[in-house]
Amino acid sequence: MSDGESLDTQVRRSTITDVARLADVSIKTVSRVVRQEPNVSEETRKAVRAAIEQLNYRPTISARSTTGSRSFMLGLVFDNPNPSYTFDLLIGAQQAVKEQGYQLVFEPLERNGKGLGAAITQLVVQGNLDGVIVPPPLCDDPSVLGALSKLGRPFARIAPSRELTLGFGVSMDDGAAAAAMTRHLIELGHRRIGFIKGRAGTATTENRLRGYREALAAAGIPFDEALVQQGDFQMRSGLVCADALLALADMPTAIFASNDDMAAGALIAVQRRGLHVPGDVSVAGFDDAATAAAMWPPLTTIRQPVAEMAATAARKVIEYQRDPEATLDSVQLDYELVVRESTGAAPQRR
Amino acid sequence: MSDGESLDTQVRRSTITDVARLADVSIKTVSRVVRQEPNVSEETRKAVRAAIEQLNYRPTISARSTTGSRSFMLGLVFDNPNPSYTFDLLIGAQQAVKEQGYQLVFEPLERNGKGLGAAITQLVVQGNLDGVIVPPPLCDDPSVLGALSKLGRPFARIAPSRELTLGFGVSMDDGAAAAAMTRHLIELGHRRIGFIKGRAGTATTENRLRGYREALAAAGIPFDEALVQQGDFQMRSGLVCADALLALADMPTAIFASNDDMAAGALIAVQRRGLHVPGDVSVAGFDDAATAAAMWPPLTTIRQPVAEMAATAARKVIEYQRDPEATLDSVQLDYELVVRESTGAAPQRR
DNA sequence: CCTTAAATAGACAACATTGTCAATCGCGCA
DNA sequence: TGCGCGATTGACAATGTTGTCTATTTAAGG
Repeated sequence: MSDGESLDTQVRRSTITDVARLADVSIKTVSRVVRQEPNVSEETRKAVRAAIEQLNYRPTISARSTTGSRSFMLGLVFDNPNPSYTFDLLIGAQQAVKEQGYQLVFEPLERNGKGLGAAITQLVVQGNLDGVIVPPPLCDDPSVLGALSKLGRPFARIAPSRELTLGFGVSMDDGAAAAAMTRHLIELGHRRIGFIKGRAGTATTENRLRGYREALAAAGIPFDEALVQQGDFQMRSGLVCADALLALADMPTAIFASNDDMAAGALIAVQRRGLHVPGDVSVAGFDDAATAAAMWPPLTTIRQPVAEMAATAARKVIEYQRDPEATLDSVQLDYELVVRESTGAAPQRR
Repeated sequence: MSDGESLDTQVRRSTITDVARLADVSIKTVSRVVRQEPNVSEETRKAVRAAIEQLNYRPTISARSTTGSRSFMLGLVFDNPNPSYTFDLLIGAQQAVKEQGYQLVFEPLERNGKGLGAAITQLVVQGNLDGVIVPPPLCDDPSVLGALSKLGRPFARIAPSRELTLGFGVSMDDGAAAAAMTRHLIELGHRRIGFIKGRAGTATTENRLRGYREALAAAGIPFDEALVQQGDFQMRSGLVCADALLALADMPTAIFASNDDMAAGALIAVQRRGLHVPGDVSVAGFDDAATAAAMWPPLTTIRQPVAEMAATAARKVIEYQRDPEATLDSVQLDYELVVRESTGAAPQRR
C-alpha cells in the first residue's frame, strides 16, 4: 500500500514546501538556493539540492510571477510572411527560454494594422512580460519601437536595420555572407555572375548587394550593371529576373539570388530553357529556407542562424532582466555557407 | 499634475481589486462576472462589465493558476519535419487559446528519443497543464498515448489514425478530399490519371488512395495498377515517380500526388521533358503547403484546415476542462479544393 | 405577518513563491 | 566576560485570483 514512491511523484507536483520539509529547512532557504542567492552555507545548499533532486522539484512559474516584479515570461511578436523563418525563431527562443526556467508567449501581429504600438503595449502590460523579442519587419517599425521604448522593459531586435541603438540587436553580417557566396562562385571559375536583388528599400537588400560588389571588386572583376536585376523576394520575381539574365547575349554562368524563394524561381527559369544546373548555369540562394534542400537540384545557399539569433535574443533579455547593470552590446552571429548541388564549376567554353 | 488617466492605465496593469472598487462590489463578485458564474443580478453584472471595460481589465493567468486545479495553460507538443504545418498548428492553437483567456506552451519532442512518454508526463505535470494537443505523428505513438491516458487530463489528437477512441480526435476526411480532387481532374476531361502514393503504411496514404479509386469507380473509369506509383512524401520521390509515369507508352494526362512536396517533384519532372503544365499534363497536390502557391505554375491542391484543426482541438480541450460532462465526440473538418493553374483541360488528342 | 427557501453578495482562507525584517549563531576583540 | 558584527536562517506579509462558507436580501407560500 506504500504509494508515496514512483507513482506519486509522477502524478503530483512537488512544491517548495515539500522540499523544505525533506531538507528540514525553511521554504525561504530553499528559495535562496534555487535563486542562487548568497548567504546560504555550503552544507545547507547541498542538502537542499539533494532534496530538490530527489523530489524532482521545479519552481512554478505562475507562483513566482505573483510576487515581485518578474513574471518569468518573454514575448515574441512577429509579422513575417515566411512560416519557416518564424518557426525557427520560435524554436530557438523556446529552447533558450526553457533553459532559463522562463516561458515564452508568442503573438502574431498585423504590421499594417493600426494601433500596432498599442497592441504591443497591451500584450506586454496584460501579460506582464519581462521582455520582448522582435524580429523583422516589426523590429524596424517606428510605432513598435516607440511603444517598446516607453514600456521600459528590455527588448531584443532580430536583424534590425535602423535606429540601431534602441534595444538589443542580434544580427548576421549580410554583406559578409553575400561576399562569401560570391567568392565561392568566383572560386568555381565564374566570372559573369548574375545578381537578383531583394525588395527595394530594405537594409537587407542593400547589404547583400554591397557584399556581392565587394567580392567582385576584390577579385578584380568589373561590376556590370546589366547583370543585376531588381526582385522582390518572391519566387515569381526570381523567375522573371532569371529569364531576363538568361536572355542576355552574354549570358551569366551563375545566378546569385538574394533569397531562396527567388533562387527557386531562377532554378525553374534555367531548367525551362533546357539548360542544366549546375552544368550550364549555377544557382545560389540565401537563407537556407526549409525548402532549399528539397529543391532540384538541392540549393547552395547561406544558412542564417535564425534559431540561434532568437535564442541569443532571449538569453540577453533574461540576462539584462537579472542584472540591469549588464552591458548589452549588440551581437553579430556567424553565417554558414551551405554548398549543395546547385553550384558547380563554370562551363569550360562560353 | 493629474496622472491617473491615460498614461497610468497604459503602464500599470489593473487588478480585480481596482475593478471591484470602481464598481463598488467585492472582488468575488467581479470574479463571478468574469468567470460567467451564476447568481449575479443583471444590474450588478452590467456595472462590473462597465468597470472592466473602463479599466481594460484582464485576469492574470499566473494568479488564476495559483488557486484551484486549473492552470489555464494548454500544451502543444510536436515532432513534425514540416515547419509550415507545425507553424500553422501553433497559430491556430494560439488564437483559440487566447480567445478563451488561456495560454499556450509548446515543446518540440524527438519522436525517436527514448522516454517520450516520460517527457510528456514531465511537461504536463511540471507545467501543470490543463490539457494537451498532439498532432501527427506523435498522436499515434503508443508511449505518448499511454502517458496521456495515465495523466487523466483532457487531450486532443490531430488527424489520428489508430486507437481512435483515445482522447478527442480532430481530423479531415482524407478519402473524400482525394476523391474530390480526382473528380476535379475527371471533369476536366482526364481519363488517365497517374497517382503517387505517400509513405507506405500510414493511414493517410491508404485513405487518399482509397478516395482516388472510389472517384474513378464512380466515373466508370477502370483502375489501372500501372498508373499508381509508390512515393514517400519527399520531393525527390515525386520526381522519380512522375518520371516513371511519363515514360509509359500510354502516358497519363494528369498526375495527382499525395502531397505538395511530391507534386513539386512532379512539376519539375514534367517540365524537364519539355512538356507544359497544364497544357500537356496537369499536376495536382495535397496539403496546400506554403510553397504550393509559389510553385510554377501555382499548384492546384487540397487545403487542409490545419490551423482550424488546432483551434478546434484547443477549444474542445478547454470546453471539456470547463465541464467534464460535455460529450467530446471526435470531429471532422471540411477540406477545400484549391484550384490554381497547374490543372487544366485534358489535351484534345493523345 | 411569519416562515422558508432561493438568490445574491461578501469575508476569508488558500495557492506557491519572493521580499522584508528579525532572530540566532559564531567569532574576534577589548 | 561582554560587545559588536557579519553570516546564516526563519517568520511573516504580500502578490492576484478562486473556492468555501456565511450573511443578507428578496420572493413565495401559508
